[in-house]
Amino acid sequence: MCAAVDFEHLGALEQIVSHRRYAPGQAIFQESEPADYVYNISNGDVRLYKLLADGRRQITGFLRPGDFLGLVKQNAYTYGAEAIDAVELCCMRIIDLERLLRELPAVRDRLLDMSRDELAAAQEQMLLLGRKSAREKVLTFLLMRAQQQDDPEGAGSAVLDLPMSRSDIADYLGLTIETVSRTFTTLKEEGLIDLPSAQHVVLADLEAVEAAANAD
Amino acid sequence: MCAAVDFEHLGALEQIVSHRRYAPGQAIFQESEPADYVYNISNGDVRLYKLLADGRRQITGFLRPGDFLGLVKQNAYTYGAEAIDAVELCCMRIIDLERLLRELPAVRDRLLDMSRDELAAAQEQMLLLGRKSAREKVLTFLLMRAQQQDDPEGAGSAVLDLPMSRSDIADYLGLTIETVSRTFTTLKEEGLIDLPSAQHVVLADLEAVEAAANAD
DNA sequence: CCAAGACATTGATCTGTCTCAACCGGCACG
DNA sequence: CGTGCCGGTTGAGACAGATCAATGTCTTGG
Repeated sequence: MCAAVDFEHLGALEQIVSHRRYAPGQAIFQESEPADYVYNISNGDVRLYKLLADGRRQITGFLRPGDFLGLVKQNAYTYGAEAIDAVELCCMRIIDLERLLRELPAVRDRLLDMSRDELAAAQEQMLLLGRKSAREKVLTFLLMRAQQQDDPEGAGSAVLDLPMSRSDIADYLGLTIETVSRTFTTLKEEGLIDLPSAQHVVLADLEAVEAAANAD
Repeated sequence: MCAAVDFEHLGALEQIVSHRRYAPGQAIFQESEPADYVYNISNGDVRLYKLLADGRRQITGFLRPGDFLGLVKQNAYTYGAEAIDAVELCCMRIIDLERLLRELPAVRDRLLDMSRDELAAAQEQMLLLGRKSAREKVLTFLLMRAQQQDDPEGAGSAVLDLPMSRSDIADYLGLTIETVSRTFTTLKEEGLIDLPSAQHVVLADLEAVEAAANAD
């Protein structure tokens, strides 16, 4: 794996990367901890989050295989990271990464592009958090998932897997668990989605969901 | 100006940059418009924002002299930008910037660092939007401003200049104008701040404001 | 096979913020 | 020097979503 770093220089890479496994719920690193390593996800799902002093949590992103985490400018992580399910990472000392960057400028371009994508996603999420209703938040979330994880072939409908808990979804959307649950139920009653289990959502008519996400 | 790009290669720079002026409220570019130029602020304040179809607006950031805008991966801007007050920018074709980046790798490092900073700020803002109360949002906003624009010498107290309108502040914090205004009034009544005019805020006791921002 | 615990759903009520509306004060303009 | 306009403040009431509480469901382990 580690594919996202660079396809051509796997040899150089393997010298400096190692692999780690994490159990569901296990912390990968915490906010304000010294940042020695960067990680790339080989397998599993990860949540990034920030906390307030009294325990309120904001999840700033869900990561999937191929995504990077831990790349921060300062010498301390600016957010925490936890495994959602069973996770395998490959990791590398930041020092080694920086040496690699000096040798392989193409990798640096890749990182710059990736951080711009992340920034655009973060701005989209600010729009969601600041200005969308609970219903719009949930619908937007479902569509985002559909776009990422579905083979865009069949179109029309999508079956989603939600490895994260309702509590994670709530903390990602700036809502409470109860509101997320109620919104799911309402959408199901309206026929916009189906819920075969708590971790699975079926979007029967993607266009109808999109219309609902943008129009209300 | 254009100092943030690079101090040593001003000569090369001046070949490819030009300057523009904008009146208060004027659009610099709009979301989804083709992105030909990147800009660096020489003078004035700029707001970045995203819109929903029905006109709801989320301001994703306020920019000040020295800041960059318009650097996006795709060929279209992912947000809009408007002058808050009288603004002077220096701008450069993205194509020229990319050539410059190939010749001056140090500039690329600079850009990567800057986008990481922006990302950290965006995540902080997600925490604010998703999990803070109106009071906490306003206090956090005031402290942020104090950190940026004050000479960190005198400490203790700070006098802030707010060039943006209440409406801008509201759309930045995910609130309404009325709530922003009421919160300012309450903070004034409590003696935490003073409001000599709508555009000026005095934080008499910075530590007290910090305590209030984190503890409620 | 049953008990315990974690997670999700549902219900009843409360409240922070929004909405709608009036008012105020400064500035530009006739 | 009114008068209109725009931005800001203040007030009253409504409502989306939070909170508090109970119930349901699935999983794990004895």
